[in-house]
Amino acid sequence: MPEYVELAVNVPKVSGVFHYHVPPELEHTLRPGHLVLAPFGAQIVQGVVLRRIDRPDVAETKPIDSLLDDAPVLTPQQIELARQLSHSTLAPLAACVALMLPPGIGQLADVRYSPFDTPAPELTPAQALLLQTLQTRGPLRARQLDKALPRRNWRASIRALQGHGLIATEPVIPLPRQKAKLVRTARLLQQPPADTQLSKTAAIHARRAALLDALQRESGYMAAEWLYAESGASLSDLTYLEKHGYVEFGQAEQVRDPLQDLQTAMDVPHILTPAQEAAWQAVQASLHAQSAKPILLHGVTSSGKTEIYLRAVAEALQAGHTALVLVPEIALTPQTVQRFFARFGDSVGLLHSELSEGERYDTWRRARRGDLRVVVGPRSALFAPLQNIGLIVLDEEHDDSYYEAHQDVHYHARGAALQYAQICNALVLLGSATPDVGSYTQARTGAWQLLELPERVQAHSGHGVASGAPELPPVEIIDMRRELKAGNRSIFSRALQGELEQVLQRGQQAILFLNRRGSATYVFCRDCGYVLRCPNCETPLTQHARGELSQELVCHQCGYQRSSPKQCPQCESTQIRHYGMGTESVAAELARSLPQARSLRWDRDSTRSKGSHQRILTQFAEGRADVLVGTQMLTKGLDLPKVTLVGVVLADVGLQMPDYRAAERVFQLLTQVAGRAGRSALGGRVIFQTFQPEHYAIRAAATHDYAAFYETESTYRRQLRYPPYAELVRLEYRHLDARKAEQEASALAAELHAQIARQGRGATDVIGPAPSFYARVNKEYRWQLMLRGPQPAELLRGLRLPGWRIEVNPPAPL
DNA sequence: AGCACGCCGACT
DNA sequence: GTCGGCGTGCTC
Repeated sequence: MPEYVELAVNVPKVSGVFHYHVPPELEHTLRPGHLVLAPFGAQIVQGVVLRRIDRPDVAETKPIDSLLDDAPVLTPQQIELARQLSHSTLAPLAACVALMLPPGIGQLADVRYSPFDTPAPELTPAQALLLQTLQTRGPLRARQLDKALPRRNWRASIRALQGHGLIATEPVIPLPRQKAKLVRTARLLQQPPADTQLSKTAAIHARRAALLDALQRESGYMAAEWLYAESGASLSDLTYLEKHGYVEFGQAEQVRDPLQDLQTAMDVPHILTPAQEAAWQAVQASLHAQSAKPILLHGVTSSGKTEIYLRAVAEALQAGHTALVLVPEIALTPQTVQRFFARFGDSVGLLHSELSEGERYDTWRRARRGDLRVVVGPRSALFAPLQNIGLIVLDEEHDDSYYEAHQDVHYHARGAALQYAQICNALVLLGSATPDVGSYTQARTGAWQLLELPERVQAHSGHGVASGAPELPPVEIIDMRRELKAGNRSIFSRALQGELEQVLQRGQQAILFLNRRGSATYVFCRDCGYVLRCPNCETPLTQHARGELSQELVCHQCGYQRSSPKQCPQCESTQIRHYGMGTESVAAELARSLPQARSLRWDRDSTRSKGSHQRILTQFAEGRADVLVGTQMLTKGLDLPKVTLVGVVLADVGLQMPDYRAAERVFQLLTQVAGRAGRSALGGRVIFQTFQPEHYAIRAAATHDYAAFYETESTYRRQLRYPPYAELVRLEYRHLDARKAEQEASALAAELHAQIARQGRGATDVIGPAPSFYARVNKEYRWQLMLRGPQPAELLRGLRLPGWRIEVNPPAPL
């Protein structure tokens, strides 16, 4: 009775799972998670064993060819996560499995065949040729045999030779390609007798004595680099001490670490404020509980959330677990990452976008071997092969970069982390100053545990003027309609201009923030702030270039289109126009109105090259510029003590986005960017310039009042049946032919309407079809549909929709 | 991804 | 009349 397994083949476009039988030689070895080679059509491909099955779906099965690595590439928990992700995102299981494989494994894993030195019995010509090839050239890998014996079915011959016991088979996964770098170390053997002169020169004697002091403080081998830094000595001093028998040299493997360039001060546990202490107690209790609800740590900017994460990780490690720490984007949060590295040193693995494939693979291997106990990284770090995970931290849990929408699996790392934690029986710790409305609702209803840190901690006593916790900075809202009426046509209000001047006078620093998301499509009246909306669904209309669609203004929810009005429907002003501005124009305007200010731009354009984030930040932190002009990136966890002014050039940009989370996103952005001001005892203030000073998102951000925002927002959401009070599925079709795309969308809409009627899902509605927000990209026209209701994804389960991209609960349904 | 099968244009 | 275009579909 043969055994069978279910296999996910590792070929990007193949999304199904396939059944194979297990050859006798692998019967006792093959386990779920194993990486294997298997015949697939005319080729041999890689696959991952998902599980054993009793009966295959098909009458004829092929055998698994060979094992590629003795150690499984996926843990059982990862396989289960892949299953759940596949279910919740409607993505193919094989695509979810592929997410968890290290990049490049397809190029790396192979099998090596070695000939035995035994006399061969009668062989077919093909078998003889193969054996001879191996005997003359020595052991060869499958990839080498493919080259040596092209267009020959040598694999069949291998099987026969194996049967005769003429060759040995062994899986090879090459070791990390770059060799580990060895560094010099030294340890103290014995202190020289008191009063020993270590040199005739006093200065040199002092250096050598300092070296011995440093060695005395640390037992065991210390990196020479560290000793030099500590004592001011050099290799010649160390060599002198070694010659005299006081120290002994050693070598240690230096792990290539992307963080090694960052300066790291050893991070010691801080003293907690009472609020932090209370939160920490609760986290600690949950960590030790049999099973615990996810925790939402809602703490204002600079309230010391990272310290709670650090302690939680330390506690998890102490209990023998490992921990995953997810952060939005490493390049933008170097300070947070640095603290993890400082606290946990070598047991931290870091994943980020600037790593090469080899470095990524190294980290993956180290995690799998158990050498890493903490992995820090962006959303994909969730798939690092850690064993025995006890804690998953999501910093800035509201951040949209946790959503992956580009490849074939559209997943949200928050949702995936919650699923994974359940599988691993781990605790999830989500933190934010501006929690996602859905997350906060979970916490409010008691499904999650809510912990609050309502006050800032003193983070910069070193710069201190006075002590005491800094307050959240006061925010002034400037009505730009009035500026215009008063004859000020500059993009800077008089108030902002005045504050900038004062900051310069005091030798402090300012940040100017410009929201770019949707700014080009923002159509509004400069006199009264009126925004054009769709008559059917209240969604703000979006401006498109002439000729792209039949009319200029489009509703991206329902497809309504109209031309651009000449006059404002509200006040009849002719000052109705769209808004578009980049950081260059802000910097230019700044140069004109404040020529003495040295400004630095921080946006996608100025950060193209590797390491440029760090470079710009360092320049600014060192005070080589007075004003940092930038976009979204400024809202991340930056901690710049000398910044005492934050100016938001136009706070209402983004509110008009045709997306139910527009207000939430603007509130988050404004709150976060305001939080960059006044982080030291120098204090600080914030200015929001806006044409909509009465908007609840802007008002709530100006008063740092999350609760007020949440109340208003959740009421709207409930009324309009948007998440978290319903779920959404977005479906998009792309085609070079505009008519084809629209027709396809209409056809599916009709079919879904019919399906809803048939299944009696009255609570589910179909919104659209409408052109996608990005109506034409790469010459392709995009049309979309939205399903809204309780579990609308169930309507699509099992449906084959070739050519459609499907997103379940996308955070930005554009 | 490969590789088959499959139905419409210019050639030995 | 065939050779071949790459559109659609399948690989356990």
